[in-house]
Amino acid sequence: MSQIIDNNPTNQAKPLLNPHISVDCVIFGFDYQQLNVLTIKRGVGGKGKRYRMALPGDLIYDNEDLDMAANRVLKELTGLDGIFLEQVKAFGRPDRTKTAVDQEWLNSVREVPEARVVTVAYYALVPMKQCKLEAASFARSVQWTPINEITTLAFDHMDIMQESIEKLKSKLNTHPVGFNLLPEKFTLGQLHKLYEVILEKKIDKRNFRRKISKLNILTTLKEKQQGVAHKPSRYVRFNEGNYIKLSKTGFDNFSF
Amino acid sequence: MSQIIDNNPTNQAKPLLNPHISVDCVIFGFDYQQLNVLTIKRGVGGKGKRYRMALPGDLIYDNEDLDMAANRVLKELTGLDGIFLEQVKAFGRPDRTKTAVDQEWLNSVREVPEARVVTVAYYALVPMKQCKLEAASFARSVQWTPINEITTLAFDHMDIMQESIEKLKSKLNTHPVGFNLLPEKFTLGQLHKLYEVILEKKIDKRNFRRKISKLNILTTLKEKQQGVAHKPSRYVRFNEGNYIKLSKTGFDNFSF
DNA sequence: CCAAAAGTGTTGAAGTTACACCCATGC
DNA sequence: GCATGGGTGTAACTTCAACACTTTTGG
Repeated sequence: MSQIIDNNPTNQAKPLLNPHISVDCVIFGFDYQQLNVLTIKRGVGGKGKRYRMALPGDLIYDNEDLDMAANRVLKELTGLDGIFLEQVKAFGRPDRTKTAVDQEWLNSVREVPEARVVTVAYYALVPMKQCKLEAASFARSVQWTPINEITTLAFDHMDIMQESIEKLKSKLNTHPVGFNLLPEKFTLGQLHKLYEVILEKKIDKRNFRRKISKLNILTTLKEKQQGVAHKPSRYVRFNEGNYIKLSKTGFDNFSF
Repeated sequence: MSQIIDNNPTNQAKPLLNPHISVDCVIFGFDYQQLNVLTIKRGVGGKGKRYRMALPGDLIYDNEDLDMAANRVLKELTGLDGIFLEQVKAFGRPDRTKTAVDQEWLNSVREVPEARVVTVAYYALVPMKQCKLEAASFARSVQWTPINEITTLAFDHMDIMQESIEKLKSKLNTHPVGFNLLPEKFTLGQLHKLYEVILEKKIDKRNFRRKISKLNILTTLKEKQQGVAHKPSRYVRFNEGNYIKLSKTGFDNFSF
């Protein structure tokens, strides 16, 4: 098709960054204790060595779908493919990148640092252990941070994180997506803890197990936990076949 | 790189259109029978007089928030302010405006018709009777169309409409927002019909009335229907105070 | 008198909540 | 042997779904 003349004037081979639209990713990870988010760090202020945290994100390429851009960011940082990823919404306050510190940072990163950028936020659920964190073009230092230790972030990233957390909560109450935060084998206790941490409330153990079991999306393995100072748990595995079947008929009144 | 220059306001007084980002509005109205959407019509193909329907929308101004832009579109078309309006999500397929017909249309409307545009979709709930439909800069002819008579729309507007309908359904199942589609005074029968139409299923009359009543957000008026060929209904009015109180504590397990 | 929607309770089924004890393991 | 989390059933309560008849009006 007639590719965008305006946007791709000279060099067909190399896709151009679109300086007006970015994606930002709220990448959630669970360490069996707390909910974490992948943050990037960047020094600002020359010698001052002050640091500022932000959500990972990047401008989109001009021939690139929004979902693809978010997946690209995710892949570059974690090395993972095929991850649970959902759009949250677009954030577009005209002044969202306009504080002095934010501008300073952008000056060192962007070709057109003063451009107005609308960002499209995504959240992702990744199995934390499987991530191979890597610096990327848009992020020198990457790290997991527990969500309740995050007090300030660059731009409007606090808003984005808050809304993503809300979205995750309501998603977890209607779809059993928690598995995406766990490794292939896990225990019901771990899943239970995950729900309590994300939903920020105690959930009765027996009721939790009953409700999850009834969904029929877990396969219990023979293998047991080893080296734990208590009765070892049987591992379970997520049963994708049943999950898919179930998502077609709906998860009914599944909520805690 | 015309974009960059485009964005640099040489003229501070007059806000500039941002040619890269638009908003599109799915404006729902209820005529007591069906769910309707505001559509705009535009001729394409010179003398051929073919028409093409689309959702109303516009490029955003460069100093304008996304929500403001959507409110502006809404106001220009319907004359209404303070309307229920929620973002659906951003749509950004690179080829979303690239079919021949769509390009032809854009040629007659946009200064940079070939630019890639990411659009942010909103849906709105308006009391249909109170709308004073007016042509706007971006829409010569405006009209209500029942949603099940809409088979094709320009660009990716069918996708946008579908997703908006889904969003409305799930919203209606968790928050009693249906009132926004009705005039100040209405009957429980009308509200009942509204739920059945939007959720596309029969709902038992007595159960419906019980559930709505229990929420305590309706005030029954003394006034009755007039000139109807059946037992006249008492009118009710939406009680905003109780609604606000209730939204703070949550609507619990409110769903049909 | 007929058609059409308004208005009104009860019952059985299903789902949700609350609760306490024994078990297997590491140290 | 003690601390730790694993694993299990039941009873009271709440919510939900299904169901039919009388009333008021216009024509």
